[in-house]
Amino acid sequence: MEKIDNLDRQILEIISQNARIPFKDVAAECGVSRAAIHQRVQRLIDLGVIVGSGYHVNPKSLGYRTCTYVGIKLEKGSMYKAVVAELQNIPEIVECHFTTGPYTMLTKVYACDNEHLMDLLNNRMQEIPGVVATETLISLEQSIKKEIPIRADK
Amino acid sequence: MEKIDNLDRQILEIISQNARIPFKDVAAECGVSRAAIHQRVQRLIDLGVIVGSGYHVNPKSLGYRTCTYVGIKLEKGSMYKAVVAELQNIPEIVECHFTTGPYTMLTKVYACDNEHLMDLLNNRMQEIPGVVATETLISLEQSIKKEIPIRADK
DNA sequence: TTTGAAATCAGTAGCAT
DNA sequence: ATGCTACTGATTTCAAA
Repeated sequence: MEKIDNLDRQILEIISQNARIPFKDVAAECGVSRAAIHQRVQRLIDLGVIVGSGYHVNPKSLGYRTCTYVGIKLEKGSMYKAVVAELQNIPEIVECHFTTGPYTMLTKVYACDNEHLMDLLNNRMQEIPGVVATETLISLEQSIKKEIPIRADK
Repeated sequence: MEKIDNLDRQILEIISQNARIPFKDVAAECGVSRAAIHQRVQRLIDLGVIVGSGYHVNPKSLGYRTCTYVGIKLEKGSMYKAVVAELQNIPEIVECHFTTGPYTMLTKVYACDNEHLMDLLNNRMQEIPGVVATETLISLEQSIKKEIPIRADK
């Protein structure tokens, strides 16, 4: 997109895996000065390539023992925006996509247990006007969880 | 799980959204000293509540214009581990879950364009022994992308 | 893009609650 | 057991080249 070179990619590769690494270490690994890293990172933020940072929290530690994907079918696709507005109010929904395929939309939902999940499905999601059906895909085991790959060439 | 109190939650709430915020600011917001934050964060790391950190990169900036979920049906559920091992080698696959519902497993895949996606599906994923069918749910728009909610009580 | 100085911040230890 | 103060060294920021 906007002239991202190999140094940028190398920096992204490192800091996307560890947000707290001192920039001088990044600099050493990349073979440039510390200031170069600062300037590049700032530029990547300004360009919108970097959209934030955060510590990763283990869901189980917070009592979220159930991770599920919920496919939602809508009466009409055009109701999508209104439904999303409602879904925004449910904190347990961490992702929502408008999708091709068997569902109108696909959401990712964390719940504490089956009872909590049941409550979210029956009393929250299925109550939203326009939602005609939901299908629940419970994740019994998450086997892969990576960051997006930083491509070597562009 | 292991005695996470409200101060812990307040800290997690802040640093899960911003890994680079100075701990002195976290301390100010929580109304405790910096050292307390250090101790708490270190403890949360030791307990496995915090599992890492990272900068968030905008997929589009790296040329990934297509985000998809791919449901995979296996000949036998018991082949799951072997299939996961193969999927590990495909960098574009960033998530993989063993699921209840219509598929044996659900994966999240980033691709540059439809041609790239086609290649991943036909030449990589469907070639894996045990995979009998795939169904592709292309995300036309991602409307919600949050961190996991930090529960107020627990 | 680099360097170096000034300002800010992190991490530690010992004390107090 | 947890938080606080104070200290030391590391890191970030910002100048000029």
